[in-house]
Amino acid sequence: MDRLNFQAIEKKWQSTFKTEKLYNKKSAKKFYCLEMFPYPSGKIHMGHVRNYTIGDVIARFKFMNGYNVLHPMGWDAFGLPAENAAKENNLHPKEWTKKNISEMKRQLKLMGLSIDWDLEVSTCDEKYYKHQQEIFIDFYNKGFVKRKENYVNWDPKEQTVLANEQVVNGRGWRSGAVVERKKLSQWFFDITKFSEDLLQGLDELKNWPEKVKIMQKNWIGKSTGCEIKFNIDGVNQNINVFTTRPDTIFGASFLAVSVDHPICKNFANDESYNKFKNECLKVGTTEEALANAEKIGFNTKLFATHPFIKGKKLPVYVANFILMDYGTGAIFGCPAHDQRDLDFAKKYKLEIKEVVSDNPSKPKNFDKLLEAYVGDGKMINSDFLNGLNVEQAKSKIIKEIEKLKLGEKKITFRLKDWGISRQRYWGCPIPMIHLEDGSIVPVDKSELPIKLPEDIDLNQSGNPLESHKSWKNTFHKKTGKPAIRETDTLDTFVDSSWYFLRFCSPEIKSEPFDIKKVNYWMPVDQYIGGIEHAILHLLYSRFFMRALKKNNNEIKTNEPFKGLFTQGMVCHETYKDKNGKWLNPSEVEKNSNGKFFKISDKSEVKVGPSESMSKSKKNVIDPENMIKSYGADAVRWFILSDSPPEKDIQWSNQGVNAAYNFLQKIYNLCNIVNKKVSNKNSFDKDFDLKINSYVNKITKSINNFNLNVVVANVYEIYNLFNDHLEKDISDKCLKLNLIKLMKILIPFTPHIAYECLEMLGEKEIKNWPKIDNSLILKEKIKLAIQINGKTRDIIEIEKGIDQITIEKLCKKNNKIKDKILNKSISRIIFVQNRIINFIIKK
RNA sequence: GCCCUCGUGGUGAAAUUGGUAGACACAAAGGACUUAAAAUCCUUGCCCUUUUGGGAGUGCCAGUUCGAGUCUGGCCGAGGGCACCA
Repeated sequence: MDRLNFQAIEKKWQSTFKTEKLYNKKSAKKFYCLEMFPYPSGKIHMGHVRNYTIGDVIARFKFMNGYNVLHPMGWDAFGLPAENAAKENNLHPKEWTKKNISEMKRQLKLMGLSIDWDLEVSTCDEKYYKHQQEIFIDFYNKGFVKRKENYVNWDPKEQTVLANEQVVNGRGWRSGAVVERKKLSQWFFDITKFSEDLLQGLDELKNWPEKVKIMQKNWIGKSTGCEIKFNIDGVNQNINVFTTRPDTIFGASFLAVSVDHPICKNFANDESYNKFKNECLKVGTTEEALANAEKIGFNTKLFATHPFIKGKKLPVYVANFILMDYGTGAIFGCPAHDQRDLDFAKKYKLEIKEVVSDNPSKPKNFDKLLEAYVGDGKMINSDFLNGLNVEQAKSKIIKEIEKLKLGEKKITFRLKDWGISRQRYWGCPIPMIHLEDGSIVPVDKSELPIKLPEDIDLNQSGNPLESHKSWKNTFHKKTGKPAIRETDTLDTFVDSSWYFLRFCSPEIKSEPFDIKKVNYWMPVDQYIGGIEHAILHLLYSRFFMRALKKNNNEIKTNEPFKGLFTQGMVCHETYKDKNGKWLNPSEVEKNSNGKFFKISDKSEVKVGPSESMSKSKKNVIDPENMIKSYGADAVRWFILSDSPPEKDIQWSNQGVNAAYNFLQKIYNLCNIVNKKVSNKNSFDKDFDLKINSYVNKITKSINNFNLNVVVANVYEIYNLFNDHLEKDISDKCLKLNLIKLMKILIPFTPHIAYECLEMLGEKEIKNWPKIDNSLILKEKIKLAIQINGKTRDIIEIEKGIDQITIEKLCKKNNKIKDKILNKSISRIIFVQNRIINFIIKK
């Protein structure tokens, strides 16, 4: 038996991958296959292996099917870890990043990916961020950039500002430090200008997971309602309320405002109010914290005038469940038809009036009911709205409100502007300067790039750019007057919002991208990455594409990513020693009883549930070690088998070992078939038919991302070969079909596939095996024979046989004939190529 | 609390979209080969029956249907998202 020497094979074929690319330049069909580029953290992890293997399968498959394929890779190279590493190791962020990039690039090459490295882009490269600065200035000139003084989320550990989206449960999403509120002048992208368009655009994205679209939709959070102005007795102030249920206005029994509402300034010196405010702050602002929190309010003793019910006064409360940054920070409460309002009204013994009913003849007693009624129904107790349904009532009351100039129809979005300022060094400098008169202007484009200074001191706290005097102090080109550079750098999400455009023409120096090439390659046909980017990165990129298009109407693309696939995580069991310390799988061994123990001292190990690989739990497997032990093809093969790509996968050494064994078997099979001589051919037709059927199935499966099913089908093909080796089948037939199998394997396990094809003497290795549709028609199918819906036999027949012929077959069938002959058959259900079902009266 | 997704053998999972449930693989048990081990190959895998065969069965309970893992309603459980969104 020839041993598979995967090291030699992989080295041999990787040298050809260097120059071989996936371009079919004459092809009319293009395919842009993109995987989310990695952050150069130092080494690749299994998540990368899974992501890039899936991408490589798609890219190679599309190429073999005649597409002109763009398959680039780059580095999301700015970001805080570089600064942290610099402090720890006394290594400049640039050096640290460069080192990591070259290491990870070397590792990625070991995987045998079909990446065109000539297109490599790194966001920390001034050749890249120069253009980002240009884009920033364009956006500024278009009015898409704003400067706002605002409360920001200040991460005390990272000494930087976080976007709202980057705060998780009141903590920094990276550092985990408790976020403080701080007021700073910040740069913002006006993403809210595009709220409606970003929402509408989701409908076009047919090849996106429904889940991601729903998440984005909820994030944008459009709600239609109206604003209503309430006069407040005794003070010279109004309260403007936003509601999505103006139809329930006649059921209003109170007003509630946020603790941050301007009207609360009246109580700034009120001791009991301040006590209440502190109570509210204690609960926090996260949904989780508030979910179980009791609804509490502060009675202002103020009264608002009901706009439609003469003489009716509504008490005004400050309530902990009203947020200032949504709507107007004030609501009217209609307890019968809103759960929170009902809870609140019960606590403070406020009126509860039913105004919408699904059964008007039976009034409900909400004092006793626990749940508010939020469904549709007929309006009652509502003056001129009575008898209408909810939708009709809404439009009628809005018209009335507008007529009386009490307010107007309004659409509110939940989406907030994107804060892009970061007070840190390792990011793209914002190309703005502050003049002595206080104005802030862009630098002249001819001065770009504004390079990051390299001589910085990272050991002091805060932003090193702030203290770099020679960099900070500059001149205004137009007037020659002294100026100070903006020391904030851009959020790294900006870097990744347009890298896919740069990949289309990374060589171009004069502009961010060559529009002709962008218009050819864009949109990305298949984008592949983790679900963790479902909202932020994808939404920001969608915003960028729109803003760029507004800036340059030659750009044709609106949506950057036509197809999106989000792969699941790679998981592994977790291990703890007797002291509760996490252990790496390499420190643990399984004995013959199936128990785990620590290798170093033979002590017993507690096995925890399988969780996504993370450094903190030490349940990580190093991809390079795996590649060294089993080969890149086995690692790729295993990570694609077992679980559907969108679901989490359990890494197991048994699994990768099985993959390795299978590839050895494939290699042996090629050796055997290659040497075999046989002219007997009685099984040839049947064999051709079956292989053709598999090629057809597999082609469909790849297009549907059912890659685990492809793996299973390949095992079946192998078993089929094994079964037929000793049968009367010609060596020619075996060889031709084996070549087909090897071609199928190219996208999955490219090294061994090419090696075997070379062994078999196949020269034509660029095309996917052809599917013969005439053979598909001749395929045999299995038809189930049922009696009263229960399967009694399965027969193998040719496709397309009609009912009468099948009935005849059944009457001759030993297992069936006794059950149907001389019985009163009341009905026969026949589905061609599937089943025949005899219904027999008892 | 709201939104989304998902419940199939010991395990990871298939199932032509309403038509053979458990393909394929891992693990296990038994066997073959071998002096032995490794490797390889074969068999088994719920209940009844000696076999042929029959029955139950896709979280639970109903329903629709000739036929339900798939559709409908109601429970139960797990995972994910969330900014109380008025």
